[in-house]
Amino acid sequence: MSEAESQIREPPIGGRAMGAVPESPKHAAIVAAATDLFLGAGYAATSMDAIARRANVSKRTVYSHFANKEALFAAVMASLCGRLVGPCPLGDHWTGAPDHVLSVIGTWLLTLITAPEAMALQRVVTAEAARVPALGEVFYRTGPGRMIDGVSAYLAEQTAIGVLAVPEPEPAAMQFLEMIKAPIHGPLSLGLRPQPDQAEIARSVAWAVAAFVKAYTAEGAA
Amino acid sequence: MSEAESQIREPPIGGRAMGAVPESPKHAAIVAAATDLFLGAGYAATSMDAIARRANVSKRTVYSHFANKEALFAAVMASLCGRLVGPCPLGDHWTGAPDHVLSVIGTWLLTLITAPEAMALQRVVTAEAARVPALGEVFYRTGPGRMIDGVSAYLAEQTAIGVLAVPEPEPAAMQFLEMIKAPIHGPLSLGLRPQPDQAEIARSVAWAVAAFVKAYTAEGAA
DNA sequence: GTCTATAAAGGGATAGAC
DNA sequence: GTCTATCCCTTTATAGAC
Repeated sequence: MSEAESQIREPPIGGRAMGAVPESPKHAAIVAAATDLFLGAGYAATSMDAIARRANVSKRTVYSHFANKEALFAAVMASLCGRLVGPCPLGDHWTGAPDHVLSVIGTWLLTLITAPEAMALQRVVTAEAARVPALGEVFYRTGPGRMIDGVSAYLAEQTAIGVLAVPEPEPAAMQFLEMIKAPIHGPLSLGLRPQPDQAEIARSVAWAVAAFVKAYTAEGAA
Repeated sequence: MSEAESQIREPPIGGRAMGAVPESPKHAAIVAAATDLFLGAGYAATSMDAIARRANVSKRTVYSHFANKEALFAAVMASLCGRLVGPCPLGDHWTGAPDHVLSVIGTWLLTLITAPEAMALQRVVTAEAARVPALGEVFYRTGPGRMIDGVSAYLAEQTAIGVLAVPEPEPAAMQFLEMIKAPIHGPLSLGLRPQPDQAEIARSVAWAVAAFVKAYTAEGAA
C-alpha cells in the first residue's frame, strides 16, 4: 500500500515527468478509460477487465503499465487533481470594489466546482479517503486548499487597507466558499438536480457576495 | 431494482411497521452488522459473507430476511436516515434574540452533522446516489431538507416581524447551514482532521452566527 | 428458520508466446 | 510491449439436510 500511496502526487508541469519519455498512446488510453470508470462507478465497482475493454487493450497491457489496481487509481487521481484547477482568471488584477472582485472569483470557483468531472472527483475522493489517507490530503491541497489560500490572502489584504474587516481571514474564506455553493452543491452532489446554468451560478454568487460583503465591510468604509 | 428502491422510505413510527410482528433479534443483528460495514467500507466493498459473519448468522439466514444485497442496503439506509436526526432541542421556544436562537440551532445542527455516523452516512449516500436515485432523495428529505425548512421558517418569521431582513429565506437558510460547517466539514469528510470537540463547534457556530446576523439584520432593528 | 455445502460468475493478477 | 489463455480467489445466490 505504501508504494501505491507514494504515487499520489501532483503531476509534473506539462503533463509528463521532466526528462522522461513521452507517455505511450496506450498509457494515455488506459488512464483515460480508468478515469471515466473510476469517476463513474467508484473504485471497488470498477474492474480491471472493464478498464482494459474500454481502453481497447488487453488486461496484460494494463498490468505492464501499472503494478496493480491501486497504483492505477493513484495515477488517475493525481492526474485529475492537478488538471481540474486551472489558473485564476483574475491574475494579478484583484483590483476594484470587493463585491466586484468576489463576484468574479466566486463565479469562477462555482463554475469550476460544479463541473461534472469535479463533482465526480470529489465523490470518489470522499468515498476512498478513509482507505487511502494520502488521497484526501493531495485533493485538498490542490483543490479547496488553493482556493481558500487565494481568497484568504485577498481578505487579509483588504482588511489591511481598511476596506474590509475580517479578523480571521482563513475561516472567513472558507465561509465564502461554502456560501457560494450553498443553494446548489448539496442537491447536486446527491443527484437531485441538474447542472446549474450560468444564470443560476450568477444568482447563487450574488446572494453569497451580498451577504458576505455586508457582514465583513469595515465600519468606516464607503 | 425497482423493488429494492421501493424499500427506501422513512422507517415507521416506533421502529416497526404498524401492525406487523416485531422484528426478530436476528433481523436486527443483520441490520446492525450491515450498517457498520456499509458505512465503514461502502456498498461494493462490503460482502454478504462479512455481514453474516459479523451478525453471527449464516449467509442463508441473511437471504431469508432480505431478498438480495440491494434490498439489505436499502433497508439499512432507510433506517439510518430516520434515526440520525432527532428532535430539535428548541421545540416551540424559538424565542429570544436571533443570534441566541441561531447559536442554539447551529450548535445542535453542527454537532449532529459532524457525528461519525452522520459523516459516514453522507459519504455512502453521496457515493451511491448516482446508482440508486431514490437514495439521495430520501436522505435529503429526512436530513438537510428538514433542517433547511426549520431554519427557513424561522428566518421568514423574523423577517415578518421586522427583526431580520431576509428576502429569500430558503437560500439564506442553506447559506447558514453551510456557514456553520465551513471550517470543519470539508477537511473532516476527507479524513484530514479529527472529530471537533465542543469548543471548536462553538467557535465555528459563533463565526457563522456573527456574520449571518450582521448580513441579515433589518436596517432599523436594534 | 437455520445451518453446511456448493453452484455459477466475475474479480485481480500471472505465464509464456510473439 | 503486447497478446491470448489461465490460475486462484472471492463474490452473490441457492440446494438440501435438520
